[in-house]
Amino acid sequence: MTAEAPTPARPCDYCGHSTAVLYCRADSAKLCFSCDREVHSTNQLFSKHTRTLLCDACDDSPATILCSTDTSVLCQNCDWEKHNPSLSNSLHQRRPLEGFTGCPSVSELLSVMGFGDLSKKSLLSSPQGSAADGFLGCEMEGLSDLFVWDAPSLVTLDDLICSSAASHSFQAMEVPPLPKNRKAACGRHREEILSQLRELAKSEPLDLDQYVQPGNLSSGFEPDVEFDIFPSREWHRESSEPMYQVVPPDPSLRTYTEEISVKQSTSAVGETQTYVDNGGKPSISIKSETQLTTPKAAACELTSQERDSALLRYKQKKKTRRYDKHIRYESRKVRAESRVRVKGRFAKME
DNA sequence: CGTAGAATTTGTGGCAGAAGCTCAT
DNA sequence: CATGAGCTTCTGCCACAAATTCTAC
Repeated sequence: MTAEAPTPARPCDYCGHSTAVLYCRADSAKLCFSCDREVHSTNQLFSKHTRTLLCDACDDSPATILCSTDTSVLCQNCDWEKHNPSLSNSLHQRRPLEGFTGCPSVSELLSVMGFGDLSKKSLLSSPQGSAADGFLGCEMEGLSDLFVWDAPSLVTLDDLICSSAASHSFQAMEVPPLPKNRKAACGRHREEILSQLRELAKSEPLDLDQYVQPGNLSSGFEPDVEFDIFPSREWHRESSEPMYQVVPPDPSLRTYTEEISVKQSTSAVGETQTYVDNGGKPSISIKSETQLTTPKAAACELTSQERDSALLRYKQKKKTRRYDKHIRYESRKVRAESRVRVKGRFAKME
């Protein structure tokens, strides 16, 4: 494919002539793989930027959801528009997507993009379409399944406590449990992704030993330094009640005990969160009312869905978290700056 | 149910003073 | 270890326009 497209549908913000397939939130930039590597290999700070695929629908926002029914990746807004409960599409199989950080090799990128069954070697040697065909067919099973994007089993305290639907108009939709076939992770632009990865592979020395080293790849799922999170069933096996456990790092919290009952009118599911010192391991437990009253199998299923939903909210919040001062109303700022003051305090106009 | 008006709440920046921290004695 | 000086960081205060909520029709 040597014919040069005049203007790509979504041009790379850096080079301008390649098709952007990634989005870097930190830079607010749409990038192709080549420029992504160039930009984010500059120094360690840049390499920490989390990059995600670009939304297939709006081409303008980072994708957070993969719809395997449509084979497309969508940002939060587009996902809501396409899959909100009032539409028949709401039954589509979807799962959360996560970005990656660092400067992964082509082999690692292949794994991240869901081409885990493609080696870099085969990518280089295969004709243009075959790799994609292999991907589409999903013929190979086994190891590759280990290297697709996966959902981390963690939630954070603030997510679970303050993510009520009342605080914002957006309510995270239910995301069904991870499907068996999780290879399709790159949406509708897989051909372009493969093409760019192929070009990238040409400029990268072939190192078969390096092929698929998930441990080297930072996909944003590393244990969060802010929280130690343990799989709930490991801790509460004796009770066999589905729970999430979040262990806050602050020792001062360890004496703190509270019980919060959260009623969500939209979901009609009541949750009880309990912060207790659990045998030296302070933890937060969340129980659903339905889980307490329904058979265990059904409770497990519900928990899985809620877990994914909480997980999605957590990821979104983590990505959009801002530590700098945020001015909500510029007009008020302008007004405050021009206001009469006495020793720093606002004074009356007269 | 929709609209208009009233009532209430929110958010804004610079300063002073309190609180916390480091270091020398 | 206790104390004090010097420095840094945090917090509350102020007026009022804008935003939000409530109420009456």
